[in-house]
Amino acid sequence: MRVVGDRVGVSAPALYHYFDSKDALVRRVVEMAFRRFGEYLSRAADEHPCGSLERVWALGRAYIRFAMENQASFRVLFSLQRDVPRAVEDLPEGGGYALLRQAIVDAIEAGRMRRASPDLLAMYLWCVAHGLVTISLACRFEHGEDCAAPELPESPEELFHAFAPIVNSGLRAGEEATHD
Amino acid sequence: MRVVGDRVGVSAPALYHYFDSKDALVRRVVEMAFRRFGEYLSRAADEHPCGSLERVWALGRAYIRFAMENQASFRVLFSLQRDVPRAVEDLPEGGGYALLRQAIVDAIEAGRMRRASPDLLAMYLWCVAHGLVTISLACRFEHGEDCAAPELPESPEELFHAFAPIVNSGLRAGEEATHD
DNA sequence: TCGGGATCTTAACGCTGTAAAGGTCATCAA
DNA sequence: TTGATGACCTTTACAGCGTTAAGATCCCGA
Repeated sequence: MRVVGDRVGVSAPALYHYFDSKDALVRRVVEMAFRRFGEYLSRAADEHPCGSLERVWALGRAYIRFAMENQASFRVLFSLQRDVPRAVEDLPEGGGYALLRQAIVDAIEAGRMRRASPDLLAMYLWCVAHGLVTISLACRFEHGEDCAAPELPESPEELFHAFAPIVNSGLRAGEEATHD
Repeated sequence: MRVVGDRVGVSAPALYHYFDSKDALVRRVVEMAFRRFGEYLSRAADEHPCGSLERVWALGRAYIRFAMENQASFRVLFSLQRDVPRAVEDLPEGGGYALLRQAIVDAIEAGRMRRASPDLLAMYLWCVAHGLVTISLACRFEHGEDCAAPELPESPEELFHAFAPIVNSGLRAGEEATHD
């Protein structure tokens, strides 16, 4: 708080005139970050027609781009350190979930995606993108000859792109249940 | 540190006889958690024959089960708060990556999985499982009538199981590149 | 019997977030 | 014009944190 106060030119206790606590201040910052996050997503979606698979992919790419370009924000947004998990509905912009879900609904209706539950598909895509990002932020990979995964692309964006064949097979395949 | 000291019956500064800093103590705890994590994975793998798709799935399930049964550990293991990302190779048990990769190599050789880069496939599966877990830990979903995603299973384990058709299509499909 | 290391203590330091008390100034009613 | 009010800021202080410093106790080998 003292540092924040310095940055804006007041003493630390003065900040308590505007925020109840440090937590409240952080929450405010997070809220602003979520709004920027939502803009990333909607701008990405707007560039592709409703019902297209490309629109869904663009959302994934935007998700990853936001996380990489706003790492500090992203860490706070989806921090695992919070006491109680955040309710998705309470997020500004619905956390982008509604946007993704609708893009999927449209793609299904357009026949570009398998007729599965939109929520299931949305959750699946969210998991792929979110996992990719959180792993990238939490772990470091040595790229080179003698390393764990030499063939992998270095950047999360490229890695996401490399997933495309695998993921698309899942999204477009028929409806047969192939487990067990 | 004072609380930890109380728990083990000494004063806080006494802990500094055994650990250089609080961070060093936490690192030690994390290391122990990773070892337990490795046990979860190898026990799961041992229950299924090499080369089977089931073995790969079992690793995913074990990943999720560990995260859910050891939430505090998992939060620390893959915390996004650390200054510098953790090198995967430095992890005890290689963070389980080597185990997953080998299971995939075997499955490919046995013809149960598409002939793609094992690292790519491993990374993909890791992302799905990790994303699923981190989202579950960070966000809360209201399940019921008027909610964001009413059709989704409640537990991460069930959700992972529900992903099976989608994921399997990607893992088993032919080698054609279907992007763009 | 003595010295030294292992193990512990208490006291204290500098850092946090935050409460309490009070100062200054613009605004507005009497 | 005056006095009150509220917005906005200050300094001071407190309890908590991780950590250091200094010293006490005890065990063990020479």
